[in-house]
Amino acid sequence: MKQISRFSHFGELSDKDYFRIALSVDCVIFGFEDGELKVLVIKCNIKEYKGLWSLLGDLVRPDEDLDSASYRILKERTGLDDVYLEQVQTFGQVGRHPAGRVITTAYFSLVNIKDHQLKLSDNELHWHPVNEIAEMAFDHMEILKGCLERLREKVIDHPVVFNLLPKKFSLRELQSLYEAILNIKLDRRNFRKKFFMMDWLVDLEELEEDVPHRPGKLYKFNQAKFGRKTKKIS
Amino acid sequence: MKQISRFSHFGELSDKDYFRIALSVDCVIFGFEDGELKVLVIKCNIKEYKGLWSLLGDLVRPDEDLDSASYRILKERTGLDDVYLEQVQTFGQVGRHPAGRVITTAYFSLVNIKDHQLKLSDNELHWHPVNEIAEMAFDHMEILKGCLERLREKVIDHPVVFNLLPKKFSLRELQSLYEAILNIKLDRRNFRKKFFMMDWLVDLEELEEDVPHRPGKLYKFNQAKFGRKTKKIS
DNA sequence: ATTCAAATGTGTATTTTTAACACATTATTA
DNA sequence: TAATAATGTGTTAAAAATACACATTTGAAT
Repeated sequence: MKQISRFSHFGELSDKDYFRIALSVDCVIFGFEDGELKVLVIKCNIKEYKGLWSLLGDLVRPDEDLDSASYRILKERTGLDDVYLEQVQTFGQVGRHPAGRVITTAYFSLVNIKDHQLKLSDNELHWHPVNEIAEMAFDHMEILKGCLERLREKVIDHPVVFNLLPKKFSLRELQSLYEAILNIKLDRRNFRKKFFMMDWLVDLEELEEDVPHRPGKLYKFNQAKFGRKTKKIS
Repeated sequence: MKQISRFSHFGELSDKDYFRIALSVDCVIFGFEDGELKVLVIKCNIKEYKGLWSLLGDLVRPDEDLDSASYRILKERTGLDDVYLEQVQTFGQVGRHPAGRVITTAYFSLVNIKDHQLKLSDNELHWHPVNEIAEMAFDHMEILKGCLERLREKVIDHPVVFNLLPKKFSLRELQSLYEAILNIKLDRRNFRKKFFMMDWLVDLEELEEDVPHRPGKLYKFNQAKFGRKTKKIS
């Protein structure tokens, strides 16, 4: 690797030291199930945090973009390659990783849990209700909180929650999802009115099935009104 | 540095390769002068981008937090150590730096230009109107745009613009600042009403001096209403 | 078959927020 | 002294958000 001439403040440190920093990405993969917002976590296998949950992450390869690294992790872990992904924040506290200086860039992504039972055979991997996690390995609790906060801001005026739902869904499911994310109760009539106004939904003229009560109408996301919000892995 | 056991997907790459990534921070330092939003830039000295403006940045030291690195750059360049600083985004495209794999975390900060003529003797360093920059070195144009966008979102409901103004300012200066940031015209009466409502201002019972027209009242930011928004360098 | 329970579907009134808009006053400058 | 230019001030209209109740439909239980 060539010398980096742009930086003139090397001071007493040798060039080499500047490359003794590793970079990782961590994915906060959100899902929605049983009326709860969940996050995909894995049992931590390093001794300092044995048994605690951690996020899914990996080191960034030297020839790999940050975004590509997150897509790779998602693909490896969920089998999905058409997901919503957004960079949130980079965590670089000196002591954050016991193995050395590892700086991590956090992403959150939104997937439909039902789309991939497959890779979940790995029994160290599981969907955990976001509200029921109190402790995690590393600084992953802070990362999770940062991503959850970002998600909350995002859903208020961007049509991203549809990534968490199946293709067809009822208004009840949609409202319940918003309530789970924002952790508040919403007025059903105002909620419906608002969504019809915004024209984010397409009425499928179908009804729910197998529900233990009067079935509601099914809708899909009005994708045509927006450009594609998810990107394919390159 | 110990082996990093958390990451199991090293594949065909040796551990050493994972540390051939350098990390930098770049600061988008905003100021406000002559009714314009400006950014502190420096002439680029590497051959690929000779003569173009670039942001102020430096490599992160192995024993240095990301935030500390930005504070250090700010302190070195402006002499200020009590500034607003916010992390925005990390840019990690493989080819973004001609010297090798350098990933950079972008911060924006808000300073009062008048507070430091000092270090500006360096004539390669200068305040450039944000609206008049069309091209920059590296991917710095993209970084600038990202930070400007974040700033615009931020000022809408957070009291951060005061960091760009002197201690005492008139409502006209304040409005002109918002107009410069958001690139829109605002209604003077509604603007005043809104600020008095929000109780963000303290009337200093003083008048402007040396203005070529009827002097306006001076105000200061109602700091007591909020916690300190800036942090001291540690 | 009838009843009960539970969720769907629908509209209006109120409050709050935002936006539009004009004129008298004060200080400087010519 | 007159002209200029910016300050200072309230009201009205429109839009958005909130609060709120009842009839209907289906499945489940008796």
